[in-house]
Amino acid sequence: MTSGSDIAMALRAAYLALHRRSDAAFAARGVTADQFVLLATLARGHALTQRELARRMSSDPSTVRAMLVLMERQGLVERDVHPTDARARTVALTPKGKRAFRQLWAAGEPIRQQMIAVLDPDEADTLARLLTRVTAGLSPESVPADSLDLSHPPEDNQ
Amino acid sequence: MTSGSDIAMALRAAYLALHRRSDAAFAARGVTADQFVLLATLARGHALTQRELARRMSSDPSTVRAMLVLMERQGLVERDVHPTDARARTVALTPKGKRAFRQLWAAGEPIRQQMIAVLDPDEADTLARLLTRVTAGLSPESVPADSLDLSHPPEDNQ
DNA sequence: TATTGTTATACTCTATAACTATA
DNA sequence: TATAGTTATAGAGTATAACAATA
Repeated sequence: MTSGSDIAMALRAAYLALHRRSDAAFAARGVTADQFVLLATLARGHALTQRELARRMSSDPSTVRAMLVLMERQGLVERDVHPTDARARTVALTPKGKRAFRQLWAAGEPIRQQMIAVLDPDEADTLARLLTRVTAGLSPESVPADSLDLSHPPEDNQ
Repeated sequence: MTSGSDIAMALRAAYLALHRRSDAAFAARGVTADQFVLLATLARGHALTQRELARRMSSDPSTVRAMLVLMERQGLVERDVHPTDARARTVALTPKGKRAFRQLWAAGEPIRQQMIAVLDPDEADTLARLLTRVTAGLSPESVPADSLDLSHPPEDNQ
């Protein structure tokens, strides 16, 4: 029987494995796994505000800003004033950023391949669906029906 | 149809949601989500070497050492020389660490509840199984059959 | 020779709080 | 009043490489 703790640890192991493989694959080009996610998010829908960018990449506006400062210095992204909202700034890939992203996408392909190779197409669907549901379940808004805590930590099996 | 990229982003979203909720739940007690994982790993099987501890928590010996230094300062863990291997050190929870862990476990229970609440028992099993398989697939050893990269980044849907 | 752990070092990511400017 | 972003600040986690001690 699978506990919440089991899910949590399995999730952690999978994510960190992915993150390490990605960092290693992108390091030669001076880009981190998280920066790749930012680039990929911009490539899918650019001219995003920083806030929207943060939301789409499951990050934080303040974190994203720190990343953008670094990546702007590398010439990968550029920020402009928003056309209709003078408070906001839009973020987009520069031509160099687009080229870099295409190369990084290729560099990451073996990783995505390895990940998908161990899953049937319907299993991949299932995994994505369950992960999405878990994410939604973890959102701070979705408060659970009050539940008495009768559980205890797992035994010490020294 | 679910791509490797979809899985990667879903994994990221779920893990970061879990991590943030955990950090928030434990912050009042001055412990981070990652430190909680370390404590939980020790509680399950203490007197681990630092290396084994790092392996079980999907981390790195050097990272674990940095964490242990911080946590030793808080009096949560203690390190002793290994009984049979003079190179190694064993790590264990102190009495204070055990108490802290029990409280943290309770503090994290609502999060685990919320996560498990959105899944049927068989779905939880499936999720854990698929995540484990993905993790194994991502291990650097498991090299994929050579695959030609015919893919291209997702279209810009501005 | 290989392995465990330490040390030094550096950098990214993370996030809060106070602030400015604009909606 | 609420929102977008900036700034200052702080800290955690991450990891590599050189090293010492031991297996």
